[in-house]
Amino acid sequence: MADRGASSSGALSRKLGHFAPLSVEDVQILDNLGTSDEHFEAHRDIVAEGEVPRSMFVLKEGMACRYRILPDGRRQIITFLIPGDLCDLHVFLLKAMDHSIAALTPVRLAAVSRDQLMDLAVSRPRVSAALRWSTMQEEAMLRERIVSLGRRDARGRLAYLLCELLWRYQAIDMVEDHTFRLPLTQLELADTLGLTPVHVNRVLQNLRRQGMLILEHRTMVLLDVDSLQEIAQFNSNYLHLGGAPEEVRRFFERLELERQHGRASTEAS
Amino acid sequence: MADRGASSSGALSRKLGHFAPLSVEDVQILDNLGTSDEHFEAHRDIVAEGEVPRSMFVLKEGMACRYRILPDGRRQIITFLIPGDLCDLHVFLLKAMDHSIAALTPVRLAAVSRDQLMDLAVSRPRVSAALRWSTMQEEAMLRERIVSLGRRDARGRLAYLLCELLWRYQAIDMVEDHTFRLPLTQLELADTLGLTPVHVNRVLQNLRRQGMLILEHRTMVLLDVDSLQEIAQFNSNYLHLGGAPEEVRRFFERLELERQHGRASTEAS
DNA sequence: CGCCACGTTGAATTCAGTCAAAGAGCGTGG
DNA sequence: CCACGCTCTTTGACTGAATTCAACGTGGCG
Repeated sequence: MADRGASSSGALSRKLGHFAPLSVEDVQILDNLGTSDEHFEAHRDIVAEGEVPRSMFVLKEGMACRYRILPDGRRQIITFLIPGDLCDLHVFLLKAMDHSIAALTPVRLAAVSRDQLMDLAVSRPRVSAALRWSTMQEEAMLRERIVSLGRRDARGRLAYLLCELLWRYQAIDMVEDHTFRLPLTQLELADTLGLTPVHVNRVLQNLRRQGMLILEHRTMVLLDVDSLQEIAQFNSNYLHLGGAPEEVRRFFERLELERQHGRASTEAS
Repeated sequence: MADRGASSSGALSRKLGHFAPLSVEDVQILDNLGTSDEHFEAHRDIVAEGEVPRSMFVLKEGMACRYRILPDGRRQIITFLIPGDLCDLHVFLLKAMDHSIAALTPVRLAAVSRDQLMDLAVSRPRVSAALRWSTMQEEAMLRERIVSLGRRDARGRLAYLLCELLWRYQAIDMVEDHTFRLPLTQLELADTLGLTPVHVNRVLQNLRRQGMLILEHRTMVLLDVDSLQEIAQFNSNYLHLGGAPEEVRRFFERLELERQHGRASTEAS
């Protein structure tokens, strides 16, 4: 865990670097974002449903999840948060959280105040644009989870989740040789996939026996990503990576112009 | 349809009015938002996956949905769009749509350009805040759909969807006597709920026989909302309605101050 | 060593899917 | 006005994927 943990530093800048060209300065600012440095043990709530959120934070190390518990006690995990993930850009608008966020492993995170964020929006247009991009990608992932739960069978759901995690960990340089840490119990996987732990186990066995993956000591090796993608009917459209089109370039130019105007008039006043 | 259609005018301002106190001027601007006035027949794509989105729009009349088709042909409907719904605040950042939007009934919508939106953000802080709120609520609905598909059985999913729709139509004054138009086929319901049309039919029969609803001629009457909410394990936390807390009030004050600064300096330049 | 949480496996059950056929509603055109 | 064709709804019988219940295995840790 320690070895992987080490490489999770700078995850946010690495992630955002895929969305927009960041300067050395941008990267530095992102890596030092956040005033405090908070720790949470595994299985502790970071934010609980019903609380009034105090601030936003960046996950620096470990794994967390958003989840909701139904009155009958069933739990659904909505998203995983991995290093570099933000929570939550709009949160300060909320009356009360409609879901909880919990640490799945020991977690280190940095709180980011609204002021910091607003400063960023003014002084670092590219960063701010990349952040919005990242938010959009998160939404796309939510939509894709809906597709998964609604229209994929158990194998497909698991395969899909693994492809997604591979992809996300790759974006923050935490994959080596198709291998990444997956510090989740089968119960937690089940609560994510809308299945029972027993059935998750069976599907996992099935994929193991077909030589698609190895999972031991919380380490996942994806041996046959192509087959997994096929089982998952994986389509990376929604990830919004790759070169930005013409319109996007114009967007950046425009943004920068606007910001310069804004700053000029602020300095003048 | 015509009678209901008539009452869908001004849906956006009615919806946003729940999030922030709007002036008469605000309402007027919202109701006249959008340059063009486009029509789509039922079952036509409004935006197709892979397209580069040109502009954002407001749904004025009718019903639409976001959906995705898997390679094997299965369809999952992700959200319904009803009058007053926007699509999509960030869309102009996208490289390409990762899902499609289709008209489910004949649809009337107004395109809104980015410039219009930016003007709004500058000149109408309350409107702009309400819009962000509304976006957050949409996200909350996505999360809740994940919970539904992951952890509710067929009855629960249907009951939940009906409660949600009742609630959304109420917010735009399109419910009378627990009755609203539900212009969906059972196939479309099935593609939303992650079920087969046959099973949707059975569940519908079941709820009918228990006297919980009447559905005929595309008109839904919810006779026993309490029971439905119980079946659905409905929790209206996520809807973010009701009075805003202290922090939110401060947020508005701050916003207005910022905007005044902004405008003053712009005028000066 | 023994606890405890997690993983694994089997057998019985159940919820939802599949296949198939018939009925109802609606618009069109003869 | 009725017949036809279409889509949508309804119902039944059968199948199958996933759950439930239950037991046993296993590995880490005080």
